Amino acid sequence: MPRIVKSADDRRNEILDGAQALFFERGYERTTVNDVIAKVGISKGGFYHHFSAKEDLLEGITARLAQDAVARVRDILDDPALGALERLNAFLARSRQMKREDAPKLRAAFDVIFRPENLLLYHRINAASIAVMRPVLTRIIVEGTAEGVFAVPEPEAAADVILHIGASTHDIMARTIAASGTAEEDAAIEELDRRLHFYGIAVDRILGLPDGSVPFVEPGFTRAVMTAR
Amino acid sequence: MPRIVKSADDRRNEILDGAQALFFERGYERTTVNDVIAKVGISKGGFYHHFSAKEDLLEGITARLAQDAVARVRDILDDPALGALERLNAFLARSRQMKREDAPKLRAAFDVIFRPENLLLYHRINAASIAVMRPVLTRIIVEGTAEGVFAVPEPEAAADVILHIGASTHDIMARTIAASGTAEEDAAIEELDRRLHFYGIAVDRILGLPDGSVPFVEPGFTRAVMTAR
DNA sequence: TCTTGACGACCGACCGTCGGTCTGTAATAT
DNA sequence: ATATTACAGACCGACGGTCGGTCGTCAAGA
Repeated sequence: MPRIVKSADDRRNEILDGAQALFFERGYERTTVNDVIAKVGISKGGFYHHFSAKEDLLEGITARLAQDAVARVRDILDDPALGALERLNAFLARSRQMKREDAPKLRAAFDVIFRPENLLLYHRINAASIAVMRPVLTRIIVEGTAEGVFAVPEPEAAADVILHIGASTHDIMARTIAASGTAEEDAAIEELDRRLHFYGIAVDRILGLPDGSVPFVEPGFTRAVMTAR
Repeated sequence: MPRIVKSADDRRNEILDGAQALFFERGYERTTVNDVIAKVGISKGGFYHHFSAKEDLLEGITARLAQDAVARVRDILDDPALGALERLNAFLARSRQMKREDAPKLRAAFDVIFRPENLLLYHRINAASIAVMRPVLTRIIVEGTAEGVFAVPEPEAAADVILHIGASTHDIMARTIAASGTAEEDAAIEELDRRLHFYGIAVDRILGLPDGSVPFVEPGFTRAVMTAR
C-alpha cells in the first residue's frame, strides 16, 4: 500500500471521525479496530501510533463532543447581562434548539446509543458531558444563590444531582425508542414527555424555586425530536 | 477428570457464587470464563450448559443481589402501621444498618466496583437495584401523596429520579476510595459525607418536604463504612 | 430385579475473532 | 547525513464461544 503521511492532529481527527461514525452506527463493542482502520484507510501500526488502545477512541470522541457542546453555549454562559435563572433557562433553551436542529441525526444516534449492548458508549458520552457541564452549572448555581434567587446549600452537589437526573431518562428513552414504529410509540412519547416535564419540576425544587420556573421541555419538543427521520 | 453431576439449580448457584467472588475481587472484564470454571471445578461445556454467555453471569448475580436486598426490608415495606414518611425513613435506616453490619465486605467490594475499568459491573448492579426498588419507592410516594404528606405530581418519575440520585454518588465514591490511604482520605470522606447529606435534602425537596425530613446519613456513618477493613 | 434407553449434565479439544505488538521502512525535520 | 516521526502489515496470545461426544440418573418394561 502507498504510504500517506499527514500531520498528527489531522490524522488523529480523521481516525476519531471514522470511529465516531462507526460507533454511532454499530455501537462500540461491535466495532472492531480493524473496522476503524479499514474505514479510515490506515494500518494497524498507524492506528496504534496515534492511540494506545481502542478505549482511547471513546475518550477522544466523548471529549470532542463535550467540548463542542459547551462551545455552542459559551455566549450564554458569558453574557454578563443575564441573571442566574435567566442564564439557566437560556442555556436549556439553546440546548433544545440545537437538538431540534439536528433532530434527525440525533434520533439516528439515539437508535444505537440506547440499545442495551451499547451501555458503555452511552455512559461515556454522559460522563463526559457531565464533566464538562458540572463547573458551568455550579457557577450558575453559586451565582443564583448569591443573588438570593436560588436556595442551595451545596452548589456543586446540586449541580451533580441535576446533571444526573438527565441520566435517569435513559430507561424511558430506551423504551420509547424500542416502541418506535409500534402501536405503543405514541403512548411512549407521551410518557417520556411527562417525565421530562417532571424533571424540570425536580430541578426547580432542588434549587428552591417555585414549580415551573425551569422548564425542561416545551410543547411538542419531545415528539419533534423522537419522531425525526 | 471425574464427572460430578448435580441438580441444575445447585450447579447454577455454585457458578454464580464463584463468578460473584471473582467479579468482586478482580472485576468483570478481568475475570475470564476459564477463571470461573477453574474456581467452580467445572468444564467449559458444563458452564455453557447453564449459561448462554459470560454476560448472563452479570444478570444472574445482580438479580440475586437485588432480590436479597429487597427481602431484607420486606417487613418494613409491609408494615401497615407505618405512614409513608416513617416507612421511607425506616427503610433508609435499615439500609444503613445493613451496610454498617457488613461494612468490611462492602468496603472491599467498593474497592473493585468503583475502579473505572469496572464501570459495567457497577452499572449493572445499580440498574438491577433500581429496577427492584422502583416499584417499592413508587408505592411509598403514592401512599405519602394520598396522605397529604408528600406533594409529588408524578410518583414513578420521582422514584426514578431519587434512585438515580444515588448513582450520582459514583464519582465521589470513586474519588474517596482512590484517596484511601493517602493524606486526602480524611477530606474526601468529609466531602462524601456532605454530599450524602445534601442528597437527603434533594430528596426532601423533590417530595415537597421541609429540608432534613429524610436524612440519608447519620453522624459517623460515612466514615464508619468507608474506613472499615 | 435386571435391562434398556432416553435425557440431561458434563467434558475438553478446538475455533474464529479481536485487541494489541513488533520489526521494519518511507517521509520529514534538523 | 542523521534523527525523528508517521506509517505498514505480519504476527501473537488470549478470550469467548462451539461442538461432538460421554457418562450418570432414573423410569418403564420384561
